[in-house]
Amino acid sequence: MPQQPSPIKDLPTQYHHAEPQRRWYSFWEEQGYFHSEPDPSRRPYTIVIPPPNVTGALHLGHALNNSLQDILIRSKRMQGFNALWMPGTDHAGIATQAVVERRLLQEEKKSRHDLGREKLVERIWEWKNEYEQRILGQLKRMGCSCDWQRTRFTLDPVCARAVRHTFFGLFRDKLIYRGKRLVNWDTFLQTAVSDDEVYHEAVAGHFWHLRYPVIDPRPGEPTHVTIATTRPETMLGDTAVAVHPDPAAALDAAEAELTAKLAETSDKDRAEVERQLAALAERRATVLPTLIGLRDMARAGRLLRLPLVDREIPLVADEWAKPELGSGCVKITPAHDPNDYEVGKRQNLPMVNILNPDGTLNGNAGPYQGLTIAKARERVVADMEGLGLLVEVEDREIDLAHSDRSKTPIEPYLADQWFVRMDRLAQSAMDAVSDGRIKIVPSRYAQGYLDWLGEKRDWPVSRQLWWGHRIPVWYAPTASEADLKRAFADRDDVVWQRDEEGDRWLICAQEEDLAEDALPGHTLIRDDDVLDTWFSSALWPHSTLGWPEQTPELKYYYPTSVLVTSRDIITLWVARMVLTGLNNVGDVPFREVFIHPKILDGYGETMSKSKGNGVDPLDVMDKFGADAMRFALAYLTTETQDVRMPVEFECPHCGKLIEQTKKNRVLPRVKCTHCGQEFSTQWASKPEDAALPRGPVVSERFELARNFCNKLWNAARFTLTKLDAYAAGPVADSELAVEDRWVLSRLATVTRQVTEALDSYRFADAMRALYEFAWDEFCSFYVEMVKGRLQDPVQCTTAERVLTHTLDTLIRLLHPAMPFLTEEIWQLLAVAAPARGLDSPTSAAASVMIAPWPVADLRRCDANIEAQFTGFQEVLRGLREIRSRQNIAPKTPIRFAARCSAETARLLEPMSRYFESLAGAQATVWGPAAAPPETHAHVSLKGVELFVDLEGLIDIKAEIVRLEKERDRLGQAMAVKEKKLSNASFVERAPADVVAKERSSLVDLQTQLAAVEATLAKMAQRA
RNA sequence: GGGCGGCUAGCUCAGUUGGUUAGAGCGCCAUCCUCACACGGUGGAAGUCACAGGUUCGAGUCCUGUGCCGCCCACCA
Repeated sequence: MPQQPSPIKDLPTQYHHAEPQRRWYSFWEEQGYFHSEPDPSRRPYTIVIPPPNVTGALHLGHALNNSLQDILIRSKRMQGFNALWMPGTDHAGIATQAVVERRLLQEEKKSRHDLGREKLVERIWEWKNEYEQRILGQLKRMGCSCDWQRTRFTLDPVCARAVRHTFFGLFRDKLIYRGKRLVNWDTFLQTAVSDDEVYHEAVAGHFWHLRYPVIDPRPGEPTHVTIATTRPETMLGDTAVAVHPDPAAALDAAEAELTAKLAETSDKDRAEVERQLAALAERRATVLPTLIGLRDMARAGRLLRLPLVDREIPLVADEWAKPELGSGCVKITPAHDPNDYEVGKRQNLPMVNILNPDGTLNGNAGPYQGLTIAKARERVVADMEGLGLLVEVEDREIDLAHSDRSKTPIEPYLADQWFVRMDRLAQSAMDAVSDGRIKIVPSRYAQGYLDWLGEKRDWPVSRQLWWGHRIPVWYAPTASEADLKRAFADRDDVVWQRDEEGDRWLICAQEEDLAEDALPGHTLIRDDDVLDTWFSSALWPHSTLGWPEQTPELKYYYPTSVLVTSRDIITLWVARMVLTGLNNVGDVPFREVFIHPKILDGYGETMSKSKGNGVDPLDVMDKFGADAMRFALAYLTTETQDVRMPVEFECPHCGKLIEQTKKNRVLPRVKCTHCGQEFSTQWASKPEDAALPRGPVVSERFELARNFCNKLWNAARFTLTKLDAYAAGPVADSELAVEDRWVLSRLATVTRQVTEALDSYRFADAMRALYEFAWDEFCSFYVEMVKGRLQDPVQCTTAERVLTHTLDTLIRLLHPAMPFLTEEIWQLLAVAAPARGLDSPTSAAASVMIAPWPVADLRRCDANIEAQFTGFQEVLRGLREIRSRQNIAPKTPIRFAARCSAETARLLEPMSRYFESLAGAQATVWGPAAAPPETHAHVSLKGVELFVDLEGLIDIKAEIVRLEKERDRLGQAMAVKEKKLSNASFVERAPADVVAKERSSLVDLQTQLAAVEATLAKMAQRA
């Protein structure tokens, strides 16, 4: 057994989280509770962690993601499943390399080329080792019950083998190919990036209108063609100018569309559409004839002269040119624009690449060679102006593509890349969701998944990086197929394909690298590129289980039970896991996908370190404890998209919270608004700032959960102090007091609610049910009511047993969300009450972690007792209200009469002693005949009129004011009901029970009003 | 341009299939250090449920439209 906490008598009145967290986490690890082995006699429950990037530390989003997974894993483990939570981290190719490269540049003023491939990769491994440890440590501090023995890394040998086999299989099946394509080029990192790694940002720019001369214009023909562009330097790569093949028809189509729109447009927007229609008519008159002329010239094969580089380019007819826009003509730069690229392919145009990988212009740019894009733009514009070919410059806002990683503008760039063919794979992944083999929760996210996959765009998987899985392909530029057959005929782990664009053989090796001299007479050269990070992440659910080996783990744990993630990687990651899983293993990777909310700051902005509004889970855990953090996050996990979390600085001097504003969140030092002292923030760089104590960024949204932890702690502490003479034993129903039956009824309901909520990922519902039961029912009522019996030598035995059992069950239900606190209480309880339970007590498990999940004992659900309690609680509230509004000290006893039906009296009279203990109020009489004392305060409740004897206590004025208010309120309520009941159609059409309910509640209101008026009359006499 | 989510008390959010007088936490006011808990107890004030129509005996809840906030996808010579 681990070191025991303090003796029960010395337990502090506040729960201190730090020490139990350390103590119990190592206890669980030592006991091997986190470890799972395949066991066909038990049902598996498996989750693979979304592997955090080794780029940096975990943020609050990770905390949420992993809290939810641990809640699921821990509850399923308690439910008897063989639960495996597979942990690990992701090498995050481009992100990690970018971080390390940036640091290299800052600290040593070196580029990756100064260091070389091998050295750089070494540096990144060092970084990885450091951050991986940090990340895993954070997960442990959170209490995550991962099977650490199985920890994987996307670049480790097991995962690498899966990557090689996957690539090999796709290559062999012709689902992977190499080709020249226009890609998003990051000129800073000098790699292609996928569309998903690109974001758009509006920047101020210009729209330049340029003229290209027509070669040998015939009479009647224009001498120039006008085009417009936001990127004038790309004209150096132009290989055509396009005009629509049937401009008149295109204008007709545009007009028809606008007319259709006009029909269904509201009056407000009509003017705008009408304006557009007028503009269109104008164009028909002015521009259309020119366009028709140009179209005819294009058909005749007429040429233009591309200025500056003096190249002849054709005028082509292509539908990409929209006659309703600009001049109606468009320049075509196939090598540097995605749309132009398509036009180029359609029209068989040459593709002139004018860029070097570093973003400078190459030899194709003629005199502009060597310039950066920005410089070239200036020069091109100036030179065109010099030639009199610049018509106009407009200011314009441009949505410019940026690389997510380097934050530099993306250039469309023609490069050789590897692609995965998506048609068949994407379809298989779509089918899995459409036919229900995979269920996405909430279901609305399925649409985006299907839409994205439906595009079936090939997946560019090569990256010109050094950190990642290197593509297992070798080139043999001089070899013939006969050479290949000779060398590899007896090897089924080598396959080859013709690379049409490169005019050479591509050789793929399944597992072992090919040596340079593996092909006699030729030197093999390996592809330099590495694979997109998502390629290895896509394999995560099966690679971590040992695929391609048919391991017992793969057979037992796959498909996994659920994937828990956030919505931004549904396409990037979830979809790709599905298609590789189906392709490699032949089955879906998980049965369900749960998409949880995103956490935003108080302004609705995403949290990030670069904004200064990021909350570090470690700071939250330091201040509030891991349990409070986990509970709070789960409590916030509703079905909505986002969760707002106002963020505060915590003053290190006085401990108070200071609201974080957009202003102060970027300051290096902040002055506390409470104590006036200053503290430093993450921006502190100057020594005088850094020397100040650091003020962590936290959020008061965790206070609710922290307070809840404390409440539970104290409820447990109370229970423990009452168990000196505890003896386990069966409890007969006949021994149960009213409050016992009530709390057991509620407990059964809550057990059922929590179990169902967790099963359907309604985390917030589960947490709310637990919070409300624990605080409002168990603590506020049950514990208060049982106090008396605990002091009675006869009644205490049953009371202790029920109290202990209820706490025990509650603790088990709370354990998945609050592992540390519940274990601390569980172990304390083990000392005071080692055997627990009602029907047949058994000795408790060695840890709450492995204790069985409570089963709702529906026999104990008792609607009558719950109704009785509702009445009781109402009377109690009424008595307390009178005490409060009459300003009667809590210790001053009061007496009251309760006028009610005989039936109600039968229910409530037996509870008289609780009115004494909980409200210091003694009942004098119950029933229909109860008469108000001479001087009394009155409160009317549903079915009960309370009269509190106030002889010598009353504050008449206060009472009159209160009663008048009450009279008005009742009057209004009655008016509403009377109106409703006098409405014939309501009485006729509403269900009979609803009408009956309305009638009886009107009677109640009448009774109440009569009593209020009677009291009021009496008061008026005395006033 | 297409799609998704949100708009309920000062703040952050619940509100199940339409059905009594719309709830919680924080904050606020009053009061109490009552022998588990002041990270607590008790009581209180505070809401034309974004707006406009409609369906219905009855709408925070269903339908249509509008506005604002946020997100995603596509496109922008």
